[in-house]
Amino acid sequence: MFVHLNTKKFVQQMSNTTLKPTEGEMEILQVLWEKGNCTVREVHEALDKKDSGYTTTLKLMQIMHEKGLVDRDTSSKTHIYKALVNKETTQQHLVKKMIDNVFNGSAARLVMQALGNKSASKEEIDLIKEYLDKLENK
Amino acid sequence: MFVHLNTKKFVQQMSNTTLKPTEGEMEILQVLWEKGNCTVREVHEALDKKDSGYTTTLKLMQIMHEKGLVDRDTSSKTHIYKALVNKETTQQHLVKKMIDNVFNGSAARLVMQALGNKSASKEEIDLIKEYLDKLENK
DNA sequence: TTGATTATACGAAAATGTTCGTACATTTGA
DNA sequence: TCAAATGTACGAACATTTTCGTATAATCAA
Repeated sequence: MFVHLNTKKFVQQMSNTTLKPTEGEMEILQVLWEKGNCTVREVHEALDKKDSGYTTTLKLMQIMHEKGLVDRDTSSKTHIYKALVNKETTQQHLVKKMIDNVFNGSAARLVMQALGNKSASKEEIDLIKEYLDKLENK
Repeated sequence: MFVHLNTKKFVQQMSNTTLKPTEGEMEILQVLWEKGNCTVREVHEALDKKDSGYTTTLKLMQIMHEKGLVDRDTSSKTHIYKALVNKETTQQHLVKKMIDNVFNGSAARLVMQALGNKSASKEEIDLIKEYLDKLENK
């Protein structure tokens, strides 16, 4: 049973597709994480993409369903989608990837780059300090 | 002069290609940033990719040259490559992109995700605190 | 009821990235 | 000297992602 799937190729593909959403897929996931259940139209409008059409978003979400990134309720004509992958797990995986691929394995360098150059506001920096203190007291 | 290049398409392409290197290109850039000037072979061996051949690395670096990501000295048979794009600028751009695309615009969330889940060591956390203090005293 | 609107499904093209085979030139060493 | 090794150039195949056109079904409103 399932023996034909138990290959290196398959394993690699699964980790790629479920753990590493594409850029377009991430945009959609963000909407779904934020809003919960959505129709395709809701997602499409939330994205506010003037450059691409409705069917593009639809197709993307259909592919995400094939990949197991989202679930959908097809009991009524207008399908309702929701994210199947966990937000934190997904983010964690992408961050880890970036640390390796862009910052040579150093989380600290990534953090400093994120904090520098006015990417982070005063409030955010305070948030981080708070977080660091919590980390320290463990 | 150059009028034929002054299009939306071109502008978009330039910012994409020079500011957003692909995954494979990033691996090569990391080697070049670290080692300075390199031959294709040096890069290829530094990458230690058992899964792809020498000509793949070569081709990739040739494409990077076309895109303006690297410069090269072709005065001798064995060409010498060096990074043309700035390390910090490139990292900054990719981080910004990830903050938008994965963390809904919040740098703080990215930072916490990077620091959590044992991606960061004790030493790194200390480094970051130091950095935050410096930021604060500005 | 019936035409306009709103959905999904799906194939196919376009764009991009990665990989390799092969041709050909230069260098090297026995 | 000349064969092996090493290098570049380049086209082509493949894989993946994004985009859209079109067919078709369901819903809605006048």
